Parts: sequence; C-alpha cells; structure tokens
Amino acid sequence: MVQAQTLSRNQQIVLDIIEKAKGPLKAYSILFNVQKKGINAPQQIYRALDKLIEMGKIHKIESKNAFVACRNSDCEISKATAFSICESCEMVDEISDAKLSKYLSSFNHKKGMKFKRFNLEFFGLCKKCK
Amino acid sequence: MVQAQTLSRNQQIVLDIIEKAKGPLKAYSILFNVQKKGINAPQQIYRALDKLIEMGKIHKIESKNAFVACRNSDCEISKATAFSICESCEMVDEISDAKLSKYLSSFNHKKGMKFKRFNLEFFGLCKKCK
DNA sequence: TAACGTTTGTTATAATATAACATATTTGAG
DNA sequence: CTCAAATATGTTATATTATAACAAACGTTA
Ligand SMILES: [Zn+2]
Ligand SMILES: [Zn+2]
Ligand SMILES: [Zn+2]
Ligand SMILES: [Zn+2]
Repeated sequence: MVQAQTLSRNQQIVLDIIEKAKGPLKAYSILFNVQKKGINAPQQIYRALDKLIEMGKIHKIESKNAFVACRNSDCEISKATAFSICESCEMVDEISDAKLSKYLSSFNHKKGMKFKRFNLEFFGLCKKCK
Repeated sequence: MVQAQTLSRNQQIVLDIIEKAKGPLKAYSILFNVQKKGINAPQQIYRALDKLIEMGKIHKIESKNAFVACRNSDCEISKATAFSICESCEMVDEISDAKLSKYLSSFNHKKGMKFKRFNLEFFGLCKKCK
C-alpha cells in the first residue's frame, strides 16, 4: 500500500526541489542540489523519486529522463498522464483535459488488450519559442 | 533531407536485427548481436538507430529505452506513434488506429501550443498474460 | 518489547548514451 | 570526369542514467 500523506525526510527534500523548479529536473541535477542537505548518493534520489511517482506527486517525462511535479490534483495517481513539451526551451506542461483523458482511458485496443495506464507526450514549440 | 530508400551498410544490419526480433531490442543487445559483422562500438549502433528513427523505419519505446521496427506503412515518419505495452511479458505492439491518430493529431492545447508530434504509450496485460 | 515494514546510508557497478577526431565513401554540381 | 560537400564509418574515451547489494536506523503496532 502506498503512503497517503506523510513523506519521509528524503522524499520531502526531493519533492521540494522538484516543485520549486521551473522545468523538469534530472536525477543527478537533483542530487547535486541536495548534497548540502546530506544526501550523497544516487540511490537516495532514485528511491525518493520512485516513491513520489507511486504516490502521484511527480511524473517522469520519459523522453527526457526528467521529473516534474504533478500540477493536477485530480490526476489519477499517474495512471493517465499527458504532457506538452517544447522542443526548443524544454518547457513541460502537464495537460489536464478531461475529454482527452476520458477518450484515452476508454480506448480499447483491437487485439484484446485492456489498458491500465497510459502516458502521452506531445512535442512542438511553445508560445514563447514559436 | 532524409534518405528515401537506400540504407547504408550499418543501417541495414541494424534494421535487419530489429525487424527479425519478436520484441523491442536495446541498443547494447543489438551491439552484441552484430559484433560478428564487424560493428564494435556503441556509436555505430546509436548512429544507425538515429537515422532509422528519422526515416520512420523504427521507433523508440521511451519507457523501455528500446527499439522496434515500424509495422505501420502509413505511419507518418514517426510524427504520430502509439504503442501498447505488456507490463508482464514486455510485448510491444504498434497501434495503428486512424481515429486515434486523427484525434490526437488535431488536439490543440489550451495554452496555445501547436503540436508537431506525439508519442503515446499504453500499458496493461496482453491477452497471453491476462 | 519484539517483530515487521519502511527508510536511510554507503559502496560498487551496470546500463544507456554522447563527444571528439580521423578516415572513408557516396553524391552531385560544374 | 573531377573536385567539393555531405554522409557514413571506425575508434577511443567519457558522460549520463540507473540499479545491486548489504548494513543500520527508524517507526509502527501487536
Ligand atoms: Zn499529474
Ligand atoms: Zn519553448
Ligand atoms: Zn510506425
Ligand atoms: Zn504479456
């Protein structure tokens, strides 16, 4: 079972950094940023990241191997994620669109596979970079 | 401009391996499989992979850091990809669904971003593993 | 308190990917 | 054809991302 609310020390430290960041953060960049707080090893970062993902507090942007805070309170614990990603400035924005989410959650593959989860990444140029 | 048809030697070798495979292949597993053909270094694999992706001959499964052959002749040069992925047996199947593709290709983000490309990964259990 | 699950700390290593540079091959404009 | 440009190759080294394995501490709660 996944913790409901309380975060452990390291989990809180990692989450704080990710939430404060303006864009996606990479694991080792998080590591370098928390060495002053006594976290020294990648394992400590990756363990915190894993738990935070399970809890739906953060998401991994697979195409970038980077992590963002969930800005979407009704995001169903990372079961249905969608992002828009700027190919120029690296900006990532979590898409919260009920229709899209419903459409994809009820999508059924012809070959009889029932999906439990999806992740969708859109790429383009953001307003600034256009 | 991207090559239309002809593949270079290394590109052909790498593509052959990926097309023959039953599931997604990782870069280093490709490397180990082609060392008898005189390819010795990761660079040679990654360069071939990059070109094959540009050409739309293969796709990268981002959540697995692995590569599959495109089975979808009308797949618009990797601009609109969707996959179903079994969480148990690792099977990957490229989804070719005109409606889904159209729906996502015409999806417009509220925040004014126009998308050039998307990648969608569905996760679940395939028929065998269910 | 005793037992259990979870978190932490730590060292080492595995797996994935790119940099940089030299050479070779292919292609196409003139 | 010929030379220049673009593309592809070979090679060594290194950067980046992620996990294994083990020991110790902490926080339940029965
Ligand atoms: Zn979310
Ligand atoms: Zn941008
Ligand atoms: Zn395809
Ligand atoms: Zn399966």
